[in-house]
Amino acid sequence: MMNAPLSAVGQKPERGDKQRLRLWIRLLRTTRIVEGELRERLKREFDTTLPRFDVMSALYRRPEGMLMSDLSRFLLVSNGNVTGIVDRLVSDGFVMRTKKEGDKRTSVVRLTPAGVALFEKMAAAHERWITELLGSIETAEVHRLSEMLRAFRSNWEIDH
Amino acid sequence: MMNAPLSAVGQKPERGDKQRLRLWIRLLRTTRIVEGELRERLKREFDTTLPRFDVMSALYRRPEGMLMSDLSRFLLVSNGNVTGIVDRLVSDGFVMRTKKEGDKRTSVVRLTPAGVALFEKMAAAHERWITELLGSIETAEVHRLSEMLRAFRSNWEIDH
DNA sequence: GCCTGATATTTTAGGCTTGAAATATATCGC
DNA sequence: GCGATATATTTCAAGCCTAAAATATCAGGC
Repeated sequence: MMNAPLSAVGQKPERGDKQRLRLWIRLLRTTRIVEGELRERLKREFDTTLPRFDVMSALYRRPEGMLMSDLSRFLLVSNGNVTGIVDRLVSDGFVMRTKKEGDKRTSVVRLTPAGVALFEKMAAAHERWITELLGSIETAEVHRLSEMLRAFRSNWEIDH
Repeated sequence: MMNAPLSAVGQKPERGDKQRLRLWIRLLRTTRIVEGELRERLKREFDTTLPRFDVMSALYRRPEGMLMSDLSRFLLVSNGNVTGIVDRLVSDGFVMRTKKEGDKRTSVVRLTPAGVALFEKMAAAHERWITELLGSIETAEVHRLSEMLRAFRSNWEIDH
């Protein structure tokens, strides 16, 4: 006998499940829209790519340099991936690898002066673009949204 | 003479600007974390990729089939990209191209029965994973967050 | 019919991305 | 010191991704 509509536990999916799926789809779409727009503008205005911008952004915050593995961990991409992007940035003169320290395996990566100068220009444009692209979100909501995502990330990092 | 702290207009960036930049970074990180997790699981459990899943998901919702350009528009990726993914799905027997209609340029793409069967299995797992991965977000917040993103997308589509 | 411009798709070159294998170096136990 | 294990990075193969060029077809104007 199943007395049906009495606070079913584990019988049917929670009401929130479909909502989470919907949220994920919207999160993904929002990110793709903005990312696509940024990619186009970086290409048009600075003849560069989002991954290059990301690497330079990470290095800008650490004038003392980063290891390849730090970059990889920070950007959430694989080691091999970073190698290629940094290779191209080095051959364009925006990034340098130095092999000091006692450890001969590691290479410390940092921006060259040309890299710093270029990044500062790009960062200013990037901030304007974000302000424009996310401009339709109310400032009060920006804050709430941002806090929710921060909380998500905190929880994630505790579990992983 | 600049009488400083009097509702400056256009003098310094709005307070909300940095907040929007921060929001964007968090949006991007959240998406990357979840996307990475989904990619790994799709690979491990079904030996497939996220782009393939996305294409199959789009086709599942349209048993009557879609044009290549519909797929490309819906998934927010380039035409050429879709060609490659569909090619591989076709050679694996999960998708078929049919060339009917009067228009000899178009090709209607749809899932094969094997594709439908596979997708249904993957979709069930996918939904469980999302429920788990976004589980730390309160159900009430899921709803608000989701609505904010829907509103963002509506605004975007009006302007573009 | 034929030309012109628009539409649907594929091809191409170059860069991004991953996971796994390969290299090189470091560290620890003994 | 030596061997085993761990760490840092690069290389590799395969797939994803874009923008732009190339193909093919369609739809109108004449």
